[in-house]
Amino acid sequence: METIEQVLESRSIRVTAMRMLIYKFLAEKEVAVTLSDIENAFVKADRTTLYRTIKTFEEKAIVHQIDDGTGITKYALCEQGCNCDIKTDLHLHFHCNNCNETICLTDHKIPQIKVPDGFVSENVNLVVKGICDKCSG
Amino acid sequence: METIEQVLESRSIRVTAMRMLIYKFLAEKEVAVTLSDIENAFVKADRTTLYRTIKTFEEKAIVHQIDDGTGITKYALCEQGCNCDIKTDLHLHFHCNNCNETICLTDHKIPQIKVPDGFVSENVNLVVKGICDKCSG
DNA sequence: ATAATAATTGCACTTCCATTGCATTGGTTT
DNA sequence: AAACCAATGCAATGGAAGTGCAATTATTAT
Repeated sequence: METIEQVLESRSIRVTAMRMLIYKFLAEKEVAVTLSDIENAFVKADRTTLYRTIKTFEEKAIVHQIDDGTGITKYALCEQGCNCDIKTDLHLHFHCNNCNETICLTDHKIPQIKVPDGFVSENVNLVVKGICDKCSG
Repeated sequence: METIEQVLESRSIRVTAMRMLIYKFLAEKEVAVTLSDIENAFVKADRTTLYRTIKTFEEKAIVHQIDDGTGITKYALCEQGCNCDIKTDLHLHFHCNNCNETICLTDHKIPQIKVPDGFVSENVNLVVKGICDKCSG
């Protein structure tokens, strides 16, 4: 089991208290979070710091951005083996219309999508919307 | 061939000059447009009017909203037989990373996506990103 | 250890898009 | 023509994303 420090260092991200806390927060969440969510969890920290921390994590492929159609960008920790930095990596996310939460379905692969002649597919954003397991129960 | 008036009336949308112009603009565009695009095309009209017209069209299922991941909402006329009002209707859009345009690929159906037990799929948002036919040529 | 250097954080501000309240105009109906 | 309701225009707000700069903190070199 890797420690948070090791994760950060392995991606050449300097270890700071703030970054460790944010990483921990993301790791404990099982759903994707917005910047506001993080803001509310760390009221003492400045919004900009949180914003830039997430951006750093994103650049270093520790976190990936999710566009679930709500208009607000969400973020989630990349799973072990997630190649968010590679453009051809396929994400599948589920957005619950009831509780408004977005979940990474990492073990559900996206089928190959055919595009017309002349079009080159580089990336696919697939969001399934509906009712999640907690809300449908 | 239906006239614009007929289209609007059949959806119980009152026919006004503004609405006809906006409908015509959308019909002539082969790509999805942003509110700003419409704004630039109708400099004399107020932004709010354009915004509300689009919202009206959306409610009446004449136009559908597209979230292509650029962060800016885009709109496009629904095709003949498009059931945007029905939640189970599946959209497929292509966003060009080069020219930044978004195209509806209405004749490309989305394959059935499996979701885990307990999850109920109501809708799927699928955006393929890459290079469009014009830019790849 | 201390100075020099570089990265991180916090504050203030800006920009952009989406949205709403309210007054005014314009079209329908009786 | 009067009354009514919808559509339009103006002004303003809210929220999220992003940037510049100063202050702080950590790292490196002397």
